Amino acid sequence: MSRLSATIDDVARVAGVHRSTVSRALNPQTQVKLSPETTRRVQQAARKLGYVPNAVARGLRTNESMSVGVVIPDILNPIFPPIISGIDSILRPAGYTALVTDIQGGQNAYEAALASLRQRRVDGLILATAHLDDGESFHRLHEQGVRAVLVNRAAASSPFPLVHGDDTGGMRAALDHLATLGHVRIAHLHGPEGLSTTEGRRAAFDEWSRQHPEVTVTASYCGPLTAEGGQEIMDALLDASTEAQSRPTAVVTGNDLMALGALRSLRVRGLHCPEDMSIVGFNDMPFADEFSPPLTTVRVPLRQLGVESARLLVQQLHGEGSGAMELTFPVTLMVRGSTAPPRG
Amino acid sequence: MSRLSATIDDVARVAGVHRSTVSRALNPQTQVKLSPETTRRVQQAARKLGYVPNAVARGLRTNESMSVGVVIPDILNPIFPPIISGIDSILRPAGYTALVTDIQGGQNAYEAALASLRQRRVDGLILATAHLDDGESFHRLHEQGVRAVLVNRAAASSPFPLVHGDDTGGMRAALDHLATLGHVRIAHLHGPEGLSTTEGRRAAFDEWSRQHPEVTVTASYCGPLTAEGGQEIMDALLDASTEAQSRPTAVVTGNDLMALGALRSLRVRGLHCPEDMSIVGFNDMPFADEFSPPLTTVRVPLRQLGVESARLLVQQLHGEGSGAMELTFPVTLMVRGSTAPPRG
DNA sequence: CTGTTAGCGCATTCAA
DNA sequence: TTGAATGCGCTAACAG
Repeated sequence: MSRLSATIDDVARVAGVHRSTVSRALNPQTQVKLSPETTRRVQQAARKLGYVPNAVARGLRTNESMSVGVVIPDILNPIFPPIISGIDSILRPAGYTALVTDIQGGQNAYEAALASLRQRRVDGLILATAHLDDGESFHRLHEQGVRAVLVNRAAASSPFPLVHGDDTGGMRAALDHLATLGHVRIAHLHGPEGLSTTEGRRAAFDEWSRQHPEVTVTASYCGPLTAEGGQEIMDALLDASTEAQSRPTAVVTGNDLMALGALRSLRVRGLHCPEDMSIVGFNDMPFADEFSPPLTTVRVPLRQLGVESARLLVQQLHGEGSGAMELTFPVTLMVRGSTAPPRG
Repeated sequence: MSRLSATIDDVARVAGVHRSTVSRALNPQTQVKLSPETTRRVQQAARKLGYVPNAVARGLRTNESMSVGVVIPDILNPIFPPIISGIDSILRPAGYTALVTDIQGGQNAYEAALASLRQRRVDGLILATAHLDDGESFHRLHEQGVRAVLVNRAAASSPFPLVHGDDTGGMRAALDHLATLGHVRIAHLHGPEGLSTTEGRRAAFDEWSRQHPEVTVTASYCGPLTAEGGQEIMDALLDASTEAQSRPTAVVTGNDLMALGALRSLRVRGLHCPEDMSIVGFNDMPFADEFSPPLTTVRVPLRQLGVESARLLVQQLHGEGSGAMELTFPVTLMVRGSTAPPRG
């Protein structure tokens, strides 16, 4: 930033003390060991020179960068700002800077992001990426001494703490709601296979349907977790069942963006939600209640997910290590305008 | 991250060369000066040891952190993810890491964020914060050799490049649209005073109204740039004009979140948009077209703002310095469902 | 309570 | 083409 900023030696010279004394005077931890008079003189000199401690040099010496890598799959997905905000609200007061890394493009970008963060010697990692197949890589990271927390995702057997919403309970609540309304043909429009959220929600869907033989699970479609993906697979679903008789009357989508796309698909075809099709989303992303119609969806406490994941990581970094564990937050079905009894 | 990672000396030992040779072999710039055989041996040793270069140590030596501070007022405002995404798409390929800092709480947090970023020795700054009164502080930063770009904001006299949308043109387009529809009583629900976007848009509003004496500008309300703020000041506006006769029939809001709040205010009172009140937002934030009704708003090319600001900063960092300059992007009025001719 | 000494890991200048 | 020496700015032993 400024090439010409004063160093600790400059301050020492002005204050007439040794650099180590300056270091002590400027560090709250060690400050107590100095005479108040010296402390005062040093701080005055520092202010006079506009001294800004060099965190890079300190990091090299202490082997702590006081930074944390936060890896997310897509910053344009509105569920992440609340999560990031929650993370930041814990990290910042604890003295850590979050290095938020959006990996947009998938696995390659993920590897690159990890490499970049390791070069920067982040003290820990908060991973919100959802690829299920990196369970093995987690163990490798763990063996290398990496501190990490996984958020908004599950994992087969994770050596790191897990923080996520109760996907199973959420899916059950959604399906119970639809069944109570009288729906007997329900589809699940889920996200890409291999994502932990996809698999977890789909497993819950399958389990529920086994327990409710009176309800026909007509189909399960798969697409990207975006509005475009949701629109495409709702199109496909509508195309597949030409006779309205056999068509599902309700769907649960993999997330709210997909639900949004499904709404668009209906609109384009002149169909109406909830009259022609009930839709339940997942997450309760910001503004889901402003859609037309307001989206019935499973609310996940996103900000809280962020807060707790950061808290767990800071604990690890402080050596109050909580190793493998799972923190599951209850979710709430928000019943709004996109669900209603089936027509007829 | 991993406490026990190999150093350049470890690699040197395994490869049977000196550390400086390792440094050269691993740096594309200096690699040419080595024999291919040596380069190969070093790289092989590095791979074998799982060597990860230490960016902290390099930063101390080179006085470059290869990081850039990105300061934003509120990550929960949906206009920022696209901007951040645009920034990242330039910074990352150029080798820089974005340190995104959300200052939520205003001026104190802003100062703290700047201090933190300076300690980390970021190479440059992208500022999306909008306080108008820090024009002076910009000059101070500039004199200290700080490299920076201001995005999504104007400034009285900035020593740094400015990248923003054409607020004046956007406001004019919005008002022309409303006038064409037949509105003759229009209000501007703007954001907090002292924000550059507030002042710019308000000035354009005032100028337009001077040129259109046939249109009554009944009032100008001020509140925070949030949905809650928008709802409050729409409430106030409706309370103030009890007789529907004198009430404005259309409003332009400071941003889309305020427009959203205004919509809620109407809904709570049993009024309808656009029948009882036309609303024009500003920015075209993600999902503004999904509101009920879909929001007529001024589209600002948010992602592009991010891209260009990052490009300008990287130029500065490469010494291809473009100093003070202003990059104004054209905006587009997106006419959707929230505007219509006034009733009667 | 304060000074001395040492070295974190790397890039770079100067020799050879 | 490679090796040797130096120091970026800081904190942490260890003395005194």
